[in-house]
Amino acid sequence: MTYLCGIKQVIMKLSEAKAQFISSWGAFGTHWGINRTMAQIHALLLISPDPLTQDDIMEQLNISRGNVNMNTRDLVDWGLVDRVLIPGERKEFFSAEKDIWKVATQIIKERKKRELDPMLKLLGQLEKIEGDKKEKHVKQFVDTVSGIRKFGGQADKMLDVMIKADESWFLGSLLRFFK
Amino acid sequence: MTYLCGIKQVIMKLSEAKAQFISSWGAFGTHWGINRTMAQIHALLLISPDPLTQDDIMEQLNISRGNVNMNTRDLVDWGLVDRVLIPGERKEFFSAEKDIWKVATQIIKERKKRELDPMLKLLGQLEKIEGDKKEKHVKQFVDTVSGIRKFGGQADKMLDVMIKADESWFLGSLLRFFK
DNA sequence: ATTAATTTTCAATAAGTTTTGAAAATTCAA
DNA sequence: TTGAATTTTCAAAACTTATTGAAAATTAAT
Repeated sequence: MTYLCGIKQVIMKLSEAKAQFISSWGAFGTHWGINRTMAQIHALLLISPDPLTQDDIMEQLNISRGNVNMNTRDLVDWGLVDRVLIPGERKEFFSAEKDIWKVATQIIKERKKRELDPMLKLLGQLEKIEGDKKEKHVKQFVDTVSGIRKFGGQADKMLDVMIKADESWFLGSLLRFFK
Repeated sequence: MTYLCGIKQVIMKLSEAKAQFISSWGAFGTHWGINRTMAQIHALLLISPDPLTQDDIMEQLNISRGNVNMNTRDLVDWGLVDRVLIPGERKEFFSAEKDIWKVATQIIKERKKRELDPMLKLLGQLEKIEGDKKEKHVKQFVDTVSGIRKFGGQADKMLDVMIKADESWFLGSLLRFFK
């Protein structure tokens, strides 16, 4: 048994590992507000050396055309995937950014824009509430809101630095900072 | 009209601001894999100067007893809320940790334990896949997985430093680091 | 022990989200 | 142009997750 598994075992192992990776990445995504399929398509594209078509994705993940279409669009909107045109091919192809630092930066940038910035704006408004700051309900409200806003503001600054910095600068600083 | 709004306006403004904060915090939570109600209860407790009972929460958020019970339990499990006993009172009360740095640290600690650590463990296994590293599918798979693992490993280290550091140390360093 | 107050559980249901697939729209080669 | 290939849309269906509420369990005062 064991000595018969040369090439075949290698193939098996890769496809099992792929399946495992795609499935876990999908599950992981759901904990971060990303839908399972979008994360799975992203995972598939991340490990594919060449760009894939809608049909490739449909076939490999066993999902419908509409689903692929909708989720690839979202991935493109997030800046994680590019549509690529291959000369002589009619179909369009999809290719994921493979540099993990760029992927992380892009995700941070988008989530900051979509979630953190609006939240900070709202907190800034809520903090300006009128009322007697000695009254404990008012005081606790203002203290909580301003505490969150200050914390968020720090995070915001930190993320800006990270986004603006180029990869090697950031990696270098990070490593230096944390020894 | 306008000059009649002394005390009343203050109260209105606080209750509107509260409602706004609770609702936005709930919506924000859903983008981070936390359910809306759990985030809303957390928000309510964060701005309440005194501990609240199940009935207080039911009434203020208009949700059922079972729902309050289940979500307060989760908040306690996450270490974000404490059950407190008030002498002479039969009911149990809930109180949220108000220090935002501690809240953030606690959330990071839990998510790291529940999500990042298991993911890094899996990636470590997948990276050990057998196969010809010259074959492009194998190569891309290994490169991607190890790229993610390395990135995750950095994040993991960074978070450990953050978690272990006491608040003032961390705040100090962060402020110094980012000017 | 009994009883009333309170908390917990969990099956049923409601609400929300994702997926499908077929029809409509678009694209492009001939 | 025409029409075949391809992509996009979107209403309906499937699936997933959250919520209710009433019954069961627990707690503590008498």
